[in-house]
Amino acid sequence: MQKNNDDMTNQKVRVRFAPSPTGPLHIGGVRTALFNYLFARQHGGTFILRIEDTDSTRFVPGAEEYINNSLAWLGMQVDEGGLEGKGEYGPYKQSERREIYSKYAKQLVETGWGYYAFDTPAELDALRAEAEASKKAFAYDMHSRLSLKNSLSLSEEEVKSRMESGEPWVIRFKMPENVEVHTNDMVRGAVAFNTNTLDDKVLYKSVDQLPTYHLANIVDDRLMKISHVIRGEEWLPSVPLHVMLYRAFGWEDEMPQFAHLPLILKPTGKGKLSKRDGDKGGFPVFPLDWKLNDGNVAAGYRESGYFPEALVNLLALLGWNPGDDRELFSMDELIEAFSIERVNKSGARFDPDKAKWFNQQHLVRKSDEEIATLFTEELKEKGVEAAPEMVVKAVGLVKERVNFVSELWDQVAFFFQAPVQYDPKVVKKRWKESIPGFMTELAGKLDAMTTWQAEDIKATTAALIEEKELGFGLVMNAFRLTLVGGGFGPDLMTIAEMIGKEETINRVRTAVEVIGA
RNA sequence: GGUCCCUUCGUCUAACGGUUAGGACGUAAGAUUUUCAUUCUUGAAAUAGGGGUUCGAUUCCCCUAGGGACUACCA
Repeated sequence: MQKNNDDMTNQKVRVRFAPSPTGPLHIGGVRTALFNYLFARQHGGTFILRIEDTDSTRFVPGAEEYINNSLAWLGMQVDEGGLEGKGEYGPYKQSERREIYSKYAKQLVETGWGYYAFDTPAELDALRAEAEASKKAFAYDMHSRLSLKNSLSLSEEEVKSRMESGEPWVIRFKMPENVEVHTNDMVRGAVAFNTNTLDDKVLYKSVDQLPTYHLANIVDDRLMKISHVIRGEEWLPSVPLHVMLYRAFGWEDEMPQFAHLPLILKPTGKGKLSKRDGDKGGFPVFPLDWKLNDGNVAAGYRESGYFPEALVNLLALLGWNPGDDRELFSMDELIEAFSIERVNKSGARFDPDKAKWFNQQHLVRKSDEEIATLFTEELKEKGVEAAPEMVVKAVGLVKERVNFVSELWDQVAFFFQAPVQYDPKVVKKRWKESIPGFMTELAGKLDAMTTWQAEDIKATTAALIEEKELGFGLVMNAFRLTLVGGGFGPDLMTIAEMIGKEETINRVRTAVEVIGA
């Protein structure tokens, strides 16, 4: 009884993330990796990275490194596979497993589940075009295969001679007729297909001696003892083929469990998020920057200022929720809270605004020291010298008002350098007639102070305001303008205290000079 | 076109068949503040439509509509 539960708890969990190195991974792929990772960690299982490079024509240099770097940046440690290829079920790169696939592909032909086909791509294209012209769809399937060039329709001698002459061939799967395929998807429940609507997929091609995705996928999942296949919904239509393949090999009883994740959709418009959506929407779709051939760079989350934990957090909540109101999670908390049963079925539209909010939340939760360390690097780039304590304190005062570390400078620049200009709007609004004279006098009063605490500065300022019978708000805003250069920032008296007496007085006098009457 | 999947505020989502349908992002208003921001309070905002089943459907079933994925010698 409860076979499934036993499978879940007793069977060793081994999951794989199996991207194709055809370019940078996008966040849909990253989320698939994340869900696999969370599932593996939660069950004390193994997280495997397998590179599916069975299409020799689509190989992109650097893509594999990119995948590795992305996972590393996000904090997903690969247990088997990856660049080092560690693990006992290797190689973990499909292009290095040629002989294995060849053997299994031929086995399928021998057992009658597959056949050799000689139709050229050009011929098939022509058939498709022809069918389209008469508003039909061409399929290489149980209805058409006997009229095409393959080992089912051709004589044994002909097949032999074609192969011996070096003519390229492929092995196709011989999809059986009228078989009901039932699967029980972990996120979708029961899903059924009939093989009558399926075609004879190419499984292996002689030209590059490589399998196509379907064969490689089944063979490797079997050989690598994969327990659960967690992948995007775009693979759902392939499930019946895959099930039949397991059946053909006699592995169906130990077939992995499937879980098809909902797609991540474009923020606006229709369809699933694609690699080009980032440029239009002004948000990254890649974890890391990726250099394009034309010299441009596709923006990455890292370079755009996102924390890896923020990306992980927001991706986890796209298609999954903990069942309560919690939204902020660390990776460890996600591992604890995650469950595949709570993964949604419907696609989730990506929301760039909420992405920023996640980053802001994680930023606020970091210590002032940690943010200061990150910010100090930026200060160095700007050539700004600043006392470490000053940076920590300044950052602590403003961190709640930014989404990214990169936005910090605009909020704290005045702590480190005098205003280079005064916001005209604020000047117009706050720099009234009575101000220049008052400020000059205030500078004198401040100069005469023997202490320099915020409260003392405030007392001195307030006393003069009272004496001159001016408005507190009026003066404070003008005072702020002299120190900050604009109408923003944290408590003014704290700013004055932090930049010091001499600097404060200088800024007041400079402002009077520059802005004048 | 065919196959399959999906459908709760604009968006992400919650809700043993019984709730004034909740939260978050965004948005609007107000309060506070020496400014901006923060913060706080409040508001607007959803069960696609139609049939069933049921004492009672957001929830279960069917149909319709809409959306999506797939339909390569790509993954």
